[in-house]
Amino acid sequence: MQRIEIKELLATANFGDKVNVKGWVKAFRQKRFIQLNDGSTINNVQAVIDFENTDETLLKRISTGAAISIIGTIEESQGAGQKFDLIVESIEILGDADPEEVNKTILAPKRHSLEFLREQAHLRFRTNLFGAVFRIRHATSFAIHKYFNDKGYYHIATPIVTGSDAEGAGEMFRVSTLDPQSPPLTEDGNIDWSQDFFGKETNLTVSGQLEAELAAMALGKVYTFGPTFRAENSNTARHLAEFWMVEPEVAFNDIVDNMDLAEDFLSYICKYVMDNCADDIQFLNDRELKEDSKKPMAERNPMSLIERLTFVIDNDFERITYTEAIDLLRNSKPYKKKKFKYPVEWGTDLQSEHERYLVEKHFKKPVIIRDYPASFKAFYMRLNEDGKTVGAMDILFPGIGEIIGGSQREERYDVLVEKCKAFDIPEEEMWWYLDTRKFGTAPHSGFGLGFERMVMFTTGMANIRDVIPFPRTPGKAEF
RNA sequence: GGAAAUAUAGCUCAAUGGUAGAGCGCCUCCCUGUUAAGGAGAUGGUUAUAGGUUCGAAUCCUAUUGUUUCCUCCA
Repeated sequence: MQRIEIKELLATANFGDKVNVKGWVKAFRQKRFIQLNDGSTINNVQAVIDFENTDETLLKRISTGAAISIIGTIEESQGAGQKFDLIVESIEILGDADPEEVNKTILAPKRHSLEFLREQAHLRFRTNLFGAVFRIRHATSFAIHKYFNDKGYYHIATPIVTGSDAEGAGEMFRVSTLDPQSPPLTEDGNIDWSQDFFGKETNLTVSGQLEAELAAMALGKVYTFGPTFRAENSNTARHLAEFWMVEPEVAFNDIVDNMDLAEDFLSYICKYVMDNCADDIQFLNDRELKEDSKKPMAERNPMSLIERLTFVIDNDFERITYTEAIDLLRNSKPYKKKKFKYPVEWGTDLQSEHERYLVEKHFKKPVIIRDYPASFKAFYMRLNEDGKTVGAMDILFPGIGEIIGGSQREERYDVLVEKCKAFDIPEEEMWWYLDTRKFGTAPHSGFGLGFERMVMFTTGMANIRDVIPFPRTPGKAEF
């Protein structure tokens, strides 16, 4: 008999249908009611078993966490929680779950802290919470591919092992097959990387941008969506050592086109998730409200998850320049009361306390800040006419901070060569990148979206370690 | 890399330097149209680890380890 998934069953079942359902036992009440879930939806199907005519040892094996297969008939439910029941005709235990053992895991039918769930990342998929999170993570990812595909972008695979260390986005993880105990040495006693697998020093990529630019200068509109790695020792709720990044790169786009694209893109993702994950979003929305009700007023979310997503769909982001941001901050209450720990001066980067003030206190909405001083931005960003700022833009979200960082790229060969010198980037290493500026160069722009930060927004989860199945952070690579 | 907090039963947490406790879960029994089911009972501890102070340490001190939060870095 063909198995039917619970999502389809709940949508299509008619009274009298005979079906086969397989899944994991969420709860077994009164020896009669089995709540069964198969991951296709957050919703369970309720199976009803005639316990008086069922073998006692079989009943014992229908325990929380067990995998079972049921053949039965759909009938109108006598209870209030569901429209129909699956009346069990036959039941097969596919995989037992010893209650004494289950009790030591997060499968135990009770509330668990996120920290405890994280310790059992291999099992947390089974919980309602993480089922919802990872279904939404999938939908978020799919929305990204769909958005770009529908608009004629090409997905480009950029290398994960990179031989260039000029990306400048952070500390890198070395990739090597040399014997760490006794690596080959050069005459002057340094490690001889020429004998390594690739014949040179290689690392895990921190960004696919430079390669994406090469593709954009021929295919026009491209995007990458791949893993990136940062060996930064940062222990925060919004950093991972291994994370996924989405990087569109578009020929002939200037910085304003770039901002328009980013805003339309983020709005589309939110709408897609709202339209396609209604049950999961509702569950996370209600869960957050419940959790918030235990917190003091000041720590609660000013808007619910659904309100936040709707807000991004319906409203434009605030757009200001770096210079305007500095003026705003210097006229702000916390600045005048000397509440900021870091100085606010034109020419220094904004600290998270400043960004939080602008996004969460002043504008109370997503903010795009553009035209940063060239001094603390990457070498490839296009120098503005003022000679002091570059065509960079960061998008800041409430509670998450920088979700997107992007720029118009420097397309002028001479200016870029000067920048390389100023940033101590050897030209001979960047010959392939500089070549695009020699042969038919053109204005172009792009940005990087931290995928997990986006999933934080679409799920409302507060810790980035809870939106990726197996988080990699300093000192942690379990599972 | 910096700072702080924290570590007690399977989980979440109490315990003012003086007998180690609750709720939930698991287990047993009762009930049987429940849906965070209900009722009764039972189980469960080298108080993270190693030292120290004290008549006496879960409690105070030191170190180590783990976890969390904030900062730095960014996405």
